[in-house]
Amino acid sequence: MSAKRTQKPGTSRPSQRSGPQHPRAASSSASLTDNDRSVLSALQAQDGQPVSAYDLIDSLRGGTIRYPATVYRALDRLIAAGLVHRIETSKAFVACNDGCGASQPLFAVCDECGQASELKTRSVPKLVHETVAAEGFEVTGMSLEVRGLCHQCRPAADRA
Amino acid sequence: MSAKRTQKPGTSRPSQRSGPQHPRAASSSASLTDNDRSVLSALQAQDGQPVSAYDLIDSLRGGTIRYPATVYRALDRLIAAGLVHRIETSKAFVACNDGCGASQPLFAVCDECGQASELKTRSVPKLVHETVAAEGFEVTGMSLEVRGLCHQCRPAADRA
DNA sequence: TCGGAAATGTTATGTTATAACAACCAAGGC
DNA sequence: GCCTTGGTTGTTATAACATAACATTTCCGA
Repeated sequence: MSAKRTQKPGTSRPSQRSGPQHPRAASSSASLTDNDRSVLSALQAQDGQPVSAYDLIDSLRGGTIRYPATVYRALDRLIAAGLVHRIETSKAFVACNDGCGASQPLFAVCDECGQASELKTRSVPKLVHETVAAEGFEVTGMSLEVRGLCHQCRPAADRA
Repeated sequence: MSAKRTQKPGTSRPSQRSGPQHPRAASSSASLTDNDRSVLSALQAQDGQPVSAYDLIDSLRGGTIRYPATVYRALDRLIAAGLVHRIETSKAFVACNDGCGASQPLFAVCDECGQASELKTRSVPKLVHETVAAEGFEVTGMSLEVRGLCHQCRPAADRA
């Protein structure tokens, strides 16, 4: 396997700092690596359908990503940059689909089609924040996910 | 390893069958099995500290639970009955601490001590429900989790 | 030019969860 | 009584998800 070494890791350079494109995410998104961009592209192509880390590896074979660690490292950075979210209840990942100005997303995940819709709401995270703050809890992050049937799948399910 | 088969599952009996257990009563806790009760007790003893399925197995060895499938089956029923919740962001389980007939729980999980506090709020799940309903989404369940520092751990973290 | 921080390649392993199937056991109908 | 039926369990095996560890490479600043 190490024969492939000729491919030279340096190909994936720490970025061509292309300027800030993500107001809310402190720093970071300027410094994406090639691997990061590969993973992000693959996720964006899925358009709201969460993809597992191992499916990402499969779909990126032939590129520079061949190991779990590689894709997980990229995902870690993308998540830190606010460009990707992890859907906990699906154990999978989606690209952020709004500018993610609402830094705490609320996802509606369809049990039928798997689609994860990122809802634009400021009031939900705000209320959550207030609720836990009242208990003396200091927030560093949230995972807000709803499972159910999306408006596409609901009619089909109702007929059944 | 099918030689072990001669040992017949019955030898390690469903435990000292503690009496007749209705197959399934209308609601929750009437239809718990011995395994369910073992798991529930172990979780309750942790008092808000989430426990992984495998830690449960470890702590219940010597009892009737020796395999992943056994504990996961018990957890499935307990969760369905609303007696246990899974903390997605911790990949672990806690006993419900609020009677929980009521609503969808909101958990505040401390990054420092791991404690998962189930907050009593009706307004948060209500707002979440309204928000997704406005998109035509039909809710079957929610996972609402906040990560951060609890009021116990916050002072310590501030000093550091 | 040196040295350190960061990204990667790679192997190995750890952790979480489920599939599959045989055996068991209560309950109900005959 | 004797089946059938359905749910629980025991048990093995494996799938799916995630990270540890370490050597190597690259970039960049002192």
